[in-house]
Amino acid sequence: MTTRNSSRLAPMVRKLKQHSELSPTEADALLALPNRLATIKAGAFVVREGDKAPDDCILVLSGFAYRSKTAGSGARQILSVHLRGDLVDLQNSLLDIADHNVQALTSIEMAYIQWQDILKVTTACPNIGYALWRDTMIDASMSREWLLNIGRRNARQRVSHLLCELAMRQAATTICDGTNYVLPMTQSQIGDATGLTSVHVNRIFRSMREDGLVNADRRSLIITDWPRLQQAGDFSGAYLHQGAANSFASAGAHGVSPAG
Amino acid sequence: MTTRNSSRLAPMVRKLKQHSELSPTEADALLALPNRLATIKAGAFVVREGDKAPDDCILVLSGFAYRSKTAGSGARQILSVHLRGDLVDLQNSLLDIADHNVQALTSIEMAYIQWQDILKVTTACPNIGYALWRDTMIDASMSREWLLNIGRRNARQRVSHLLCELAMRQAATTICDGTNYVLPMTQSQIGDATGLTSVHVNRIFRSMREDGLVNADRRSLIITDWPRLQQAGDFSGAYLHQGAANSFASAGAHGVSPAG
DNA sequence: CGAAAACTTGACCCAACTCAACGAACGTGG
DNA sequence: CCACGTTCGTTGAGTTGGGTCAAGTTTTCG
Repeated sequence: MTTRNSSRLAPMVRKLKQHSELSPTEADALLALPNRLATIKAGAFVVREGDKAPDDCILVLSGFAYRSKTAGSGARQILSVHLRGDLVDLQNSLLDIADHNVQALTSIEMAYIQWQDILKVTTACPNIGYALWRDTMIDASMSREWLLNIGRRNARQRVSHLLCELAMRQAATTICDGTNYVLPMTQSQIGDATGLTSVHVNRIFRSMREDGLVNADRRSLIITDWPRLQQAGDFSGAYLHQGAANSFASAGAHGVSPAG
Repeated sequence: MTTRNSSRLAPMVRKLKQHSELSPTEADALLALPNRLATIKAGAFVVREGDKAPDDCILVLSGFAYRSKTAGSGARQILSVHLRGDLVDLQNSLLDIADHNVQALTSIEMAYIQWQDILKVTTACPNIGYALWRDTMIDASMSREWLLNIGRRNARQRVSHLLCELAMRQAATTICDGTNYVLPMTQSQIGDATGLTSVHVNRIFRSMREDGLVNADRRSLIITDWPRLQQAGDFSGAYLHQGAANSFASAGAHGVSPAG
């Protein structure tokens, strides 16, 4: 009766369980949601700002996606980066008009779930609704941290902070040791995410390399000194609300690798 | 049986109705929520970052509140400003630990509603839950716009944008013509909200005054040229998702006062 | 293998910051 | 209701972090 083990929606349930309790029945109800698979090429739009809100909601199964907005001047701001298990446009679904873009950062696989079906499940199991609502709130918490990052930290701190966040989030989703992880962003995209120019991001990377913090091999990043990177980025993972599922949300500023 | 007309929670229902349909029964269920009143002095903390999440959720009845976070350096970033009708810490309630501060900007009156009671109502009426969830999403939409504002706009645009947002939001809640409205923020707070220093905010204000955009009388602001202010702030109110309740969410960039 | 995209580095510039001093408004207690 | 300390606003002078422009090199990918 359940599609529990075979469902491709498993990454979503896994992510929700990081912050919310779900009974086996509830988990099964989620895993059984009808959905269709789609593959999207790197750079392609998934949702475009100004579109009428889509009537399905989109889950990242593999690869990386990001949200962005564009200013009148044409400058782009990257708002968040999403990976396996993230529901990438709950944000847009419940509202009338999409207020931001969603784009593929790498080539990605996504599952489309009809919004109607989600409503059905949450009406039947309010607890699932709370888990999804909580997911929206964590999303908002991350925006707030980004606001602090861009508004009140200098360039080196901003870049370090972004790297820490991506390391910690990847450590929570994939089996990886957290010190050597995938960094699918170009320097220009890192600039757009941190409110800097690509030229300046490049200089920051050089200086961080010289200081032995990271070793940015193309497309993947080796964190050579996690405690110092964390310090350099004024980073504490509390805002990710990863809860007990991941051992280092509470580990504070020292001595742990993102894998705990 | 209903407390419909007398309930002090009316501003909340009014705000939810800006973006969500609520049946009379649903509205009454909200208005009938048990709550207690509290008055908080200007500057005092309502919720402090790091606190265990409060078990009630807080509604602004009068005055202004704001959210903030502090960087390791001690620098403060204001994340949002809240007025009459805003649920100011839904964000914190569903999570384990408060990830940001909530403070009174002016002296404020607040209603405290037990989180338990909210859950009861939303379990009984899923539609109310969706309205509150949507409220959280609009909150997130506003964070995203602030991210764009701070990350990709210059000082004059940032300040103008903030003024436009506050004007439009006040026009939607209070009976005011939208061109002469209350601005309870000091220049230093405006700086904290826009990622600037108070000194620079002061210079921007002077130049905007000279250009005839605004007339910042102490504690209240007269917008002398709304269309040009909107243009100067690269502002479009779509991200506020005020919907049909307010005539100018869709009015675009020209020729309307914030009151429509 | 060739074109396009991404990275790298140097030289120069400017928007916003820092430091500092002073006047104006506010609020609080006597 | 006035005195006085404190916060807020204002302005100038000098500095700087990060931006701009430009030219190369390296990588990627079709």
